[in-house]
Amino acid sequence: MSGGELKLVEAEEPDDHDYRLQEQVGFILRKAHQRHVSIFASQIGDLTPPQFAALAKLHDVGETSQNQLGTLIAMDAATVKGVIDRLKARGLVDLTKHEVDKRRLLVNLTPEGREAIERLIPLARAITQETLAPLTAKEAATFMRLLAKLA
Amino acid sequence: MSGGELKLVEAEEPDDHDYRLQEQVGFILRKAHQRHVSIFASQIGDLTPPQFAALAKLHDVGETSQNQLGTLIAMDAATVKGVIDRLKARGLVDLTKHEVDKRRLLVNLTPEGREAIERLIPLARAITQETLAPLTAKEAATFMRLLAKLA
DNA sequence: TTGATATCATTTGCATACGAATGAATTTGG
DNA sequence: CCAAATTCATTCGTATGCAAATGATATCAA
Repeated sequence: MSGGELKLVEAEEPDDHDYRLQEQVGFILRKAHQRHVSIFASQIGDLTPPQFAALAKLHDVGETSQNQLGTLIAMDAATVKGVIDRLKARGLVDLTKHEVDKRRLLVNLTPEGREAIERLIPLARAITQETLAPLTAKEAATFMRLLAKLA
Repeated sequence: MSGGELKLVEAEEPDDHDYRLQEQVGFILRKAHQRHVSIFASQIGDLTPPQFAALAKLHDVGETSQNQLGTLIAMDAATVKGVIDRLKARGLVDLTKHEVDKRRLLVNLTPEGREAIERLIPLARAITQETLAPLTAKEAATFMRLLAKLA
């Protein structure tokens, strides 16, 4: 009887005690991202991951508008503007107005920007490898597949 | 012969063309994190994930120093200070000086902070579920195991 | 004990990141 | 054709996130 009551109390108890921050996907995702950024910085000190992403995508697709570039690298308009401004200040991209659609700002790699991204791509491969280093090759493949489903 | 030469050229060619930003772990990790933060904001609009993490950890361990709390929730000293300052401004935590070690700043939940975190924990569970929703239960378990190894 | 070290917190500077508001230019629908 | 809606870019405000420098306090070691 008293056992039954105890069970009932336990069942009704809001299991706040069971909430473990360290096991929540958001918390671990944030830490994994932090670790990656740290690895990135150790290999490529003078460019941030978003800056690298912008250069890599420009290298890939060529001239695009600032907003379109933002879409391609998953940055909103306000964020991409800051990134591009800083790349421009360093002479890695240049900006021209679109002749026909005067709203658009076209972004291009400069020769220096092209040289930089081509030089850095091998390092980026190493960064990817180091980030995935705690996993076996098979685990890494599984992880990438599942991560892609989440993103 | 010309076939052999061609093969040689291909083998030596730096495969920059093969670099796909969208397939790099860092890029997808950043996108997955963005998605999670967006889900979090849709469920808990008036608190950020770092603010929630601070409250949840305080609820878990009770009084701690600001730096210690930062360690527990993976934030450096400068970042945790900003988070705690904003929680204090909203009356969710209060700060007292450590009696013995005058360097330390002790952080505590206020009654309002305790009420808030206990009210939000069920929502946080829903956020975790929604974040993992693209995966089956088995996939989610695998993903969490591998993600933990990376973080 | 005291001088060197280490720890805790703060501050500054820089770089994402995003919501919201704004203005300019384009496209669409009636 | 023209008013309404949309798109592109910018700006502002707020919130992480981290490196580096600084000041105060505590601890360690000679």
